[in-house]
Amino acid sequence: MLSLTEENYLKAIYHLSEGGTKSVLTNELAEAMSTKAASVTDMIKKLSLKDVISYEKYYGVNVTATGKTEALSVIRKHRLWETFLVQKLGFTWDEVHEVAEQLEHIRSIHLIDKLDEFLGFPKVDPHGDPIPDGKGKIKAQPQVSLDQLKEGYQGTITAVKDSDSNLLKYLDKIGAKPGKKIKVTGKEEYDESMEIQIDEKKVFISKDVSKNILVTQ
Amino acid sequence: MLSLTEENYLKAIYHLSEGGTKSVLTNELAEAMSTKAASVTDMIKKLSLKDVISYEKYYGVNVTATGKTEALSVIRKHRLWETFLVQKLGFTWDEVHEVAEQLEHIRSIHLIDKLDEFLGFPKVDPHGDPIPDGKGKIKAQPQVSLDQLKEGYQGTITAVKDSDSNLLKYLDKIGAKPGKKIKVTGKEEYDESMEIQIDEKKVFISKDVSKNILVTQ
DNA sequence: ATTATTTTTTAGGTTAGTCTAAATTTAATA
DNA sequence: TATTAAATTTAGACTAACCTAAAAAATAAT
Repeated sequence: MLSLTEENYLKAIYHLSEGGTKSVLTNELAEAMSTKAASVTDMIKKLSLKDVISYEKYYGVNVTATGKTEALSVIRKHRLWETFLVQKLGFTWDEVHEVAEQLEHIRSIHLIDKLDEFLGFPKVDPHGDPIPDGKGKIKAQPQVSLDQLKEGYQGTITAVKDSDSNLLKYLDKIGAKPGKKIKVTGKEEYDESMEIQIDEKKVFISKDVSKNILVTQ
Repeated sequence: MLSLTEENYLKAIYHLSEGGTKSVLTNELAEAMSTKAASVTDMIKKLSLKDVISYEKYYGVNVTATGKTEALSVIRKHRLWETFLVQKLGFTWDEVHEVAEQLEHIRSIHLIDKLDEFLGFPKVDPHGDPIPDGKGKIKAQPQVSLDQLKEGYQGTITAVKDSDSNLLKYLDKIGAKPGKKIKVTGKEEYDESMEIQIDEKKVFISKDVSKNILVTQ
């Protein structure tokens, strides 16, 4: 069984590996965990002994099948709790993350299944990210980042990549919530900024912002 | 700020001291925490440095005013979560304790206040124990243990002292839930067992059981 | 009141997770 | 290709929370 800290490392590795598709380097993991490379080396040795990652010295780590299941279980809990906080307790979109980081480590399958039921078996969390089911399966949603959309095209916001609180507040202000339709009404090729339309309102956003918004078409 | 372990020690001390009214000895605390006396000595030194308990070598510990506030804050969280688990997620009475032991350590005042509101500001938890308010005040309920009731007298169950799962299951089976009225229909003085009536049903219980049931008259 | 027993504390050691500083390996550059 | 730079690992040390075994203090018993 994984400790709280091990769970956090594994989750970070899973995310950095983009769902287990690429390997993760020591330094990027250290950065993500706000810790030092030496500490990361210690930890990945432990995780590798527990067979949730595979590790080749100097060449980074990869998530194993077991590790992927474990990571998705933590992610499932995180996203169900976020949904609970927003839907039932009236948290705003940008307040949930920190608390969900703690709640995701509560150990009880019974609890999480009951919570799932209480929430009506939601498919996505308040950020629009898909919630894995009890067996670790995710309903795949083909999605692209907004900056890839051409002028005139539209999509529905499904998620926001970055969980930076300032970005979330900004998006909230311009009405860019998951579920909302976005239309690209103009595009400047030289800096890749764009004008978008949400509801009836038109807003100008830079590529820094648009690349963090995910949409389905 | 207290660590998770420190919070657990403090809570145990608070309970063993019966709300801060008597001092707690090293060995009883070791017993309660399922640990060794030496470990307890280490910990009470730490807690005493943090001013949540006062400690005199060889003569046990006492909860300070600060410590009482801290302990009540943890107890508030525990009891609100237990209420949530039973009322909203449909946990049975005897399933809640273990999970609430984990949930009580989640750090967020915002969360616990919102939860309180969501539950409709309950005054007691599913075991009938009073829930402290945000300032650590408890609405005092004068209560006695059932074994002190004389034949012919009756009371309303408010709480169960022991949280032993087998006891809780047994009480559930005979219908002895908080809120239920109990009448003492017979009493054997030599072993202090008694016959009680819950609803229309009569049951025989030993002193071991009756001393764990708290009632208000 | 001296001895025996129980309780508590001290001393020294372990593991998890972290750190700094030094050593090693890989990658980049001249 | 030899050298420099960057990334990674090792070595050794720290704190929190635990342990066992031995020492010390308080309590009980003769």
